[in-house]
Amino acid sequence: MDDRPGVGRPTLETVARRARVSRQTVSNVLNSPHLVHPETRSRVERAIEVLRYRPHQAARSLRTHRSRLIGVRMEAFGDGINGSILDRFIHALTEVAEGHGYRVLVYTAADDASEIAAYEDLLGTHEIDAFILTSTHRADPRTAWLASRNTPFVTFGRPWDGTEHHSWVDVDGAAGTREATRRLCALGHQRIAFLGWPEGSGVGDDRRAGWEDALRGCGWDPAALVVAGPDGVDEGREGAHRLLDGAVPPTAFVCASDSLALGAIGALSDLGLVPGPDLPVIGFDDTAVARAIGLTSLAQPLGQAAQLCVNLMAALLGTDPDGTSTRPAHHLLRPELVVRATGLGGPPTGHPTATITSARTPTS
Amino acid sequence: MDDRPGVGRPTLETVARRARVSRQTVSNVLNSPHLVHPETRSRVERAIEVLRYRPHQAARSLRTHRSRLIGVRMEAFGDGINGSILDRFIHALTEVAEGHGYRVLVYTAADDASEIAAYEDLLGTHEIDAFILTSTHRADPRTAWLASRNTPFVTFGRPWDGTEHHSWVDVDGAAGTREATRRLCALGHQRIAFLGWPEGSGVGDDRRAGWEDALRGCGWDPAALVVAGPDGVDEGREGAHRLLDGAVPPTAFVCASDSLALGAIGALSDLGLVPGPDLPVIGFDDTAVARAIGLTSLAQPLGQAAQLCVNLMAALLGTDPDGTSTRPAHHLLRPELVVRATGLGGPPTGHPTATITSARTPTS
DNA sequence: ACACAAGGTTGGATCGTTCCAACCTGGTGA
DNA sequence: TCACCAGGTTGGAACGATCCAACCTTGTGT
Repeated sequence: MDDRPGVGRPTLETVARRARVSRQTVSNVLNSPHLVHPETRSRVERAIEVLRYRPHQAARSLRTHRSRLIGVRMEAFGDGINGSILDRFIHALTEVAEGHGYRVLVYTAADDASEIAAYEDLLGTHEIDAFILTSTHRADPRTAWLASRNTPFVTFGRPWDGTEHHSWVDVDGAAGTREATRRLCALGHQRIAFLGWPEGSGVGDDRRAGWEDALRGCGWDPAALVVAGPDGVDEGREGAHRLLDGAVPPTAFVCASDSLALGAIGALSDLGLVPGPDLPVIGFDDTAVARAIGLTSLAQPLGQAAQLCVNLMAALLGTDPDGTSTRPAHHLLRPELVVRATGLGGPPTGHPTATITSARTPTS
Repeated sequence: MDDRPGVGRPTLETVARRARVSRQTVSNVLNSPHLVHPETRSRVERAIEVLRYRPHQAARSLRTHRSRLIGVRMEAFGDGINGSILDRFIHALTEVAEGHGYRVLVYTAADDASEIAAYEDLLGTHEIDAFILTSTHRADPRTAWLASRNTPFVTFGRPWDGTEHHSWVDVDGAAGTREATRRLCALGHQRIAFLGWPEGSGVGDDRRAGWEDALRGCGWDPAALVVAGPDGVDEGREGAHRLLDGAVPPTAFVCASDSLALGAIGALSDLGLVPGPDLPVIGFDDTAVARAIGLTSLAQPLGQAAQLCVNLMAALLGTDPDGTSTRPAHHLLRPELVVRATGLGGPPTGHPTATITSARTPTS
């Protein structure tokens, strides 16, 4: 007699009484609708509606060991320029995951070891269903750990060690720099430099490879046109200076990041030069900074990447009714070249932003 | 006989058997250690250690209706310049929350109504313990909804309607613009313009008020020195042009955002002018773009804000053992002025970044 | 007329924890 | 000697869902 509406939260039992069926039937309506007679089903559905019933996830988890939660690490942003793209990825991921009935739980970790400790904790206490890993790198211990525990996961970033075997989504950095470099070649550039990172980082090597490949393809020699250093504006500036002071000063710059590209622009400015169609500078990641200063850059399709990550994850979790292959799968996406004031001489951008163009037209 | 170590996950029962006590005693060790005899306690703790036991949160939630989860909305970033600061806030929040034993669950919502729908879902299914709200604004329906459900929450952003009564943390925008404006006055500037947003937005009005206040304090008339429009680089550029073309062209710009400031820099460039000690431009939020182009800006103390938000939340949830006041409390933090190339002529920044300085030294 | 199968539906047991009332054990005061 | 108390510990019940085996129909074939 105390199941008056509004008293306490509705449970399966409440709904069942109202629809004059048993608990289990209500549960079936939610989880295996095909088992329930259509007429019964609609009666139950109406009761659910009226009572604004929502299944209690904790009770579900307790029984099924599924939480409908996926874990993603929030990374510390270095200079704030490049870090932001992971935030954009997480945003997209959250949105896509919600469409699949999953919620995103974020956590922080200082390094791989503490990230693994976080896995252990999250799996133990919250029974996270799956993890989406970002920033994969060589000798990454995380994937092996997760695999050894049979925890489903998808990486945004390919496995750089080659031996691994799991689902992943990545952006084809080489394809991006290759396209940019080819287009520069087509415009007549020969001394196209590459500002990159020290050898050994998967992402950096990949982006450099595309440039080198294209350059050779055009018949030019990449030697003496590459400089490598840690990521950062100052590092980019310094690297660009080394190239510009060298024997074969470049006429174009392809960079592994927007930070480095920004540094290159600074170096050119130091020499009284301004990037543009005749002296292109191309960055990578299409960050807010690139948009702000009119830097041509290669944009990662983050929304699409998030979508695919969730799809692969759903496949691993067997959410998709038709038992689609549980075998690991992967996708390699092409970045998109966003042409702005600093290069590849597309049509005038209409709103050449701020400072870049300013130095060219000092008066009026 | 089937409690061999390593078989299945350890539960309270497993630990209890190993420590030769009852389930409940183990539970007490975890939740009310003072009830347990020290000797017993250490025996139990050792068993927990050895078995790597972790309490199962779903089972806990089921019984206690607490999830140790807090909800935060991930907002869509407009032009990617200003949006990123909320991501930084969420990052800090996640880190601080972890220190208090809470995890952060993120979600997306297109508007207030769908955010409220998200609350309803998250409370119903995951029993989120509390929400941290960002971007409070006038006539914000979210706080009333949460209050009516007795759901604990803290807002990052003060209640702009005055009538509300809850815990919040905010940054004193007026104090920031006031300080910047005063310093400009002290340097001899009289025509200090303000580039802001349309009246009615709490944050925008606040930031404008600080400028106006300081300007009057210095004996100058703010009339004809203010321009308002939507946020954005183009809008800032246009607004600055209107001011520069007017009867009293400003000699300094204080802006409500880095986007607007960037626009102002663009407008100056259009006229062959370059911001700097003699023609300062000051932004707000100290975004990555500001750092990248050397824009002086007012930085919000996001880490501190996150810390205080979590503290207030913990107080509401009664986590702190000493039952500190459950009454709503609030904190108003001062932003910090970060001086760079575009203004307030501090000592040379050492690394004047890229383009801004470039136009001043076209050769060598 | 009866065994049998398939579609729908049901109630009991269970997941791992905390709440609760009861229990045991010494020590204290009448 | 016994009632009483407080500190420490215990086992049963409950939280809200799903798993599982059994149940009741109804229709079909023999």
